[in-house]
Amino acid sequence: MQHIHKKINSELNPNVSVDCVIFGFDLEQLTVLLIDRGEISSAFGPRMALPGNLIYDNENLDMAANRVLDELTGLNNIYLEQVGAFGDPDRIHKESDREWLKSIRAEPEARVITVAYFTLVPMQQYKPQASSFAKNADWVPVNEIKELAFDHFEILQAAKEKLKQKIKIQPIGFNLLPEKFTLSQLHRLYESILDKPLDKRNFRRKIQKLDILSSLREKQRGVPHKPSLLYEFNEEKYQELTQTGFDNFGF
Amino acid sequence: MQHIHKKINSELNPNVSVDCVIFGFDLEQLTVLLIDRGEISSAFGPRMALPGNLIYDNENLDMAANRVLDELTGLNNIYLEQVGAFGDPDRIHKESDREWLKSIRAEPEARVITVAYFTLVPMQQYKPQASSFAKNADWVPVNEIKELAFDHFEILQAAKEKLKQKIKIQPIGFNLLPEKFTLSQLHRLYESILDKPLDKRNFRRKIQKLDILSSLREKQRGVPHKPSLLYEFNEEKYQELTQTGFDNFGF
DNA sequence: TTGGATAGTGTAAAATTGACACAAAGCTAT
DNA sequence: ATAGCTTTGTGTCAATTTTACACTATCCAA
Repeated sequence: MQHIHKKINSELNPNVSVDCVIFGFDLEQLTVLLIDRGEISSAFGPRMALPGNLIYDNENLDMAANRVLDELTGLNNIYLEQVGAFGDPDRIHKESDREWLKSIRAEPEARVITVAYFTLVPMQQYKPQASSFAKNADWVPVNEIKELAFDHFEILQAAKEKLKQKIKIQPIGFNLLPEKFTLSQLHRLYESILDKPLDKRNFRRKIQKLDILSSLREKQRGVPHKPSLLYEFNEEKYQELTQTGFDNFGF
Repeated sequence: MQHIHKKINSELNPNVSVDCVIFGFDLEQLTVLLIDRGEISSAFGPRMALPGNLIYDNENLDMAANRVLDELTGLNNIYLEQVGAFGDPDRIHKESDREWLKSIRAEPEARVITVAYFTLVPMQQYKPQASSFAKNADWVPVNEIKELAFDHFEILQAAKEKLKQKIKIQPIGFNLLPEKFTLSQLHRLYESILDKPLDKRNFRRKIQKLDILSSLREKQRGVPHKPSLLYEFNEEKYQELTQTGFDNFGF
């Protein structure tokens, strides 16, 4: 059986997969793009799972992660970072898991190592693809996720932690925002990633001092309150900053 | 041929290996335990490599890393942390690499993903084992390593960086020191991990303020200068510290 | 025009950082 | 025993950073 499988999908490596924690930000809270595995699986375990797939023998890990992301969202050239490798021998044990894996052409008997990635996508640009995957894809607020299929909940926790650490060192949060954004939105973003409240004035002072934002002479429109000034992230100024050995945002 | 291999070592997974960056500290500088692959390989590429091996199908990744470490040093219950997964399709390309892999029963043709770990061992307790591996193992100062076999140099860089980040958040450096140590030794350790000089008085002030060291009423003996007081790491006090949401040593 | 909602702003006290130099203690060689 | 070498151990001051905290301005909608 292993043999048959290998012949049919000779390019797929049956032992290694990638899973992606695709983060988004709806301007209110941090969200993750999850796959709904449908009714069939729900009797045995959580329906929702991280998007992922086996890797091909002719691609490296980063390429595989980008492929999964592209197939699902149509986005490429996206911020992407490895979280780590996961895999117990008994990682896959539920009947429902086996069924599900068969349906995506994975090898249900084999022991699978999965390499997890997290990516940051600007939700505004997200266009669901027509793949069978994407039809069942949903953004779910991180805080509402209590369980996931396989070991995906564990992977999600690790990804959140990695993101939290990373944002203290690099301003990667801008990848989650539209090109033009307000300081309040940035503030909310940091609060939801760091999972703690930040004083408004202190936050603004700290961000402004970094001098990596360009203020636009443009205001929000159509909001039922005082409109905010819009800003954009200034890549060049950030480069200058890092060239001076900067690696700590102090949050 | 793949078939034969699988039969002989049916427990080995031919696609996944672990490599360990085993850090030590000789009280002067940070070192790494490397394997000398011998004359045979030296004509084609670097002789030195990270210790590693394929994983068995019935162990998880952490267990495999611990096994490699134990086989080599006889140490277990050692601080161990995953660095990440590495693996391009063309990761193994040199003739010498293939020969070497055959000699350790690995599958030279297969595409191999390797999961890298770093570990911190107290060099004082290190006793080389009688394995064929350990006979050719050597501690090499990190700064003197300019190249390694396969993609191990890249892995080493990633491990150093991870260690650097981690020590800013947790006081894991104590795993590299003997039970009793001096502040100067701790100082040197931090300097070699962070790879930059730290002011002596400021360093001592900062460390002491954390209040995670127990001062012993005991002095160094046999040194040709003013003997230093000895300290030990206080696990309980560190636990208290972390319970208050502490996660930043500010280096 | 009024009310509701969020944007935007400053200051003072406390804590932390960074820069800096010299006396004390033990060993060694004479 | 003494002189000299080496490393330990210590304090202060200025500059910077952090924290805590409250009111006015602006726009929309009713």
